[in-house]
Amino acid sequence: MTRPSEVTRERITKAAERLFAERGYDGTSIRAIVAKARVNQAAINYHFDGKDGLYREVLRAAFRAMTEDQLAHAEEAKAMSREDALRAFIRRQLHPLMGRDEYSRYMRIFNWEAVRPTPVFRALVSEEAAPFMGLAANLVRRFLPGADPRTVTVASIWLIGQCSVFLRNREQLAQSPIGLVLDDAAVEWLAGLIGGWLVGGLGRQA
Amino acid sequence: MTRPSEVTRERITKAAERLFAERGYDGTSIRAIVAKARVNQAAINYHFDGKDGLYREVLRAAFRAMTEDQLAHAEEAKAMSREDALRAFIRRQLHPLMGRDEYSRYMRIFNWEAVRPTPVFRALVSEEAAPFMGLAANLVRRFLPGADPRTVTVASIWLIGQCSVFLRNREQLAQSPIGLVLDDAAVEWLAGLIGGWLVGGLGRQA
DNA sequence: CCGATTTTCAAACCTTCGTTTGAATTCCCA
DNA sequence: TGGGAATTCAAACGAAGGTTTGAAAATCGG
Repeated sequence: MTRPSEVTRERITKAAERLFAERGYDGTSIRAIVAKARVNQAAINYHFDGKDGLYREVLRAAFRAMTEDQLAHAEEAKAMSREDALRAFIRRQLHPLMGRDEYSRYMRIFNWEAVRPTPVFRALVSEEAAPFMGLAANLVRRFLPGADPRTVTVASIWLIGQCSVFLRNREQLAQSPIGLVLDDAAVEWLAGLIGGWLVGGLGRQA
Repeated sequence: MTRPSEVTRERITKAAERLFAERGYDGTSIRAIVAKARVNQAAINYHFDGKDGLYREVLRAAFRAMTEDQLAHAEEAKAMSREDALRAFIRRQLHPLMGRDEYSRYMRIFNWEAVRPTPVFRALVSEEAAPFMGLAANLVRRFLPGADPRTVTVASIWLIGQCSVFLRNREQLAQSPIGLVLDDAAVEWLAGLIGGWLVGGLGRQA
């Protein structure tokens, strides 16, 4: 692996990540990225095979960062009770709320995709979402044994959605009217709250 | 007022409203609008003084449609108890949830603006939001007499935000996992729910 | 029905976009 | 250290964007 070219790649992805988060895919030009990264314009085509390829790389990194924590603890969950596993899932799902602003950028990118998904995003999700969705589905099945696949899918999406409300609107919630700043303790409290509701709701349906 | 030219203007605004809602401001081209409206390309510059002017007109119509109902009932509210006035405010705020899909388009446009506000939107809000915000502020002051202006502003935004969650995510909420279809009765029920929370919350602070 | 005004139209203009090109430079291992 | 591969670079290309233009057509009051 050649060193200097890795530097170029990294400078491009860092600059692109920031600009895509701020202005969205269409609002970000190749020329703006290379100016911020202080790199030649053709470098994006050389290293990433075009703007789409670069965006795909940024999306992939964001997606991985948001799911790797869950996937890493998949085995532990099996040994826990379904209630504890669910609460642990929720807590990890809310984990990006604490700490680095790297996650804020990722959430902004996903917010852009929520308004109007790009083809790149659709393709990536259909490839990479499977293992993560499988995790949620396994959890759901412990509460709804014997449920048909369609019900499991729906319940999994619903489960993930419970947390994404807080993830998606983190910036707005933290601002003036609400001022919901979530430190470690607050996230723990929030996770307990949501976890309780979900255990109650899913338990009742079983 | 000349008739035929009004037809042209209306065809343009109708087509533009749909395209802006679907693809956002940047994603919508002049050429796409005139093709959908079956109108000459220069007509947009002639009638609206450019793309910005057209977008401004569409935004203004959307803004008016979403606030006119509240403003029309401003006088009635003064004769009601603060609790009833608050509940009526909430109910009217949720009103777009029922009925015409014209409102869905308006909400989609506002969703685009929520991710990254355009200069046109910022300017329009600073001009047209004042009377509507004043309405909410009056309501808040009945619960928080003697509160400083800043607190009133914050509380007003918070009050409006309680409803916008349901308005903004209407389409997603109606879809598969949640299936929250809000007919007249459901909106009435939801308004009572939110109204109760707010009366409780604000009442306690007074 | 005339003549001034308003409105439409096709074409071109200029800018910005993503991508391509081919030469120049740097890198790295044999 | 020399030579082939990898990487950088400035320039240009073609497509698509918003706007402008000036003439043709339609409109409408008198």
